[in-house]
Amino acid sequence: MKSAFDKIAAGLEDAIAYAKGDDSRGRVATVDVKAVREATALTQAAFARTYHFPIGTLRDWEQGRRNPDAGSAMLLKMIQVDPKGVERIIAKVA
Amino acid sequence: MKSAFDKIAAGLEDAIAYAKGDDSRGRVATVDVKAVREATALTQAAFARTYHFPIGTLRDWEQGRRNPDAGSAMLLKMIQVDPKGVERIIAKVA
DNA sequence: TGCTTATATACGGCAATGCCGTATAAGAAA
DNA sequence: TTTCTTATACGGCATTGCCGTATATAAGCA
Repeated sequence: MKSAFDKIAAGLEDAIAYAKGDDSRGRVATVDVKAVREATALTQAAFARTYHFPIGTLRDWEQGRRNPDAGSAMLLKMIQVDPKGVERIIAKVA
Repeated sequence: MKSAFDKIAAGLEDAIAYAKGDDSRGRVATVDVKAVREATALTQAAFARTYHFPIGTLRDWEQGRRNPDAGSAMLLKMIQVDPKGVERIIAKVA
């Protein structure tokens, strides 16, 4: 398991990676998907199941290979600020 | 303005159009975006602003030219079952 | 009846993503 | 060291995201 220090270090590295991201053109700010998920303390598989994201797509996002589109980005941000609230609404959907 | 009858007829046509949709292969069931929006009684522009969808993308979805990906589809379904609840969470995000 | 405004439909088009599958790494526990 | 579990890395093709703009459709008004 990682030490608290290692986790913080990893978090900083993620942040720096994002800061270095392109963004030089028309695209809007993206979302730190990994950070959102880790805040929920769920594994990728569990997070994917909980919020109905395809796991392969979630992987791409976390690894920075792809960026979520506006709709998915919005949902991710919603999970970030109110994970339980989102879960409650999803329960009504499913 | 459309009569109530015309609206229902249009709705049925939409539903039939969706029923005829491909779906013959691996893709999952899609969302009737137009129906979701009309249930909120918002114009495309207003709906896009409210839920932060790019208007061009919303158009594509309603016209059946494109299908929302899993994340956007989930958010749309959430709006369908609890538009105000979604708005409340988005308020915390923005 | 004709003009104007608001709203929605239709597409062209390219960069970029969605999503699947699988091979490889890394940490934890046995 | 072997085994599980979780996550990283990519190949790859069909499909979408998102922008822009031209056209159609009511409505409302002069």
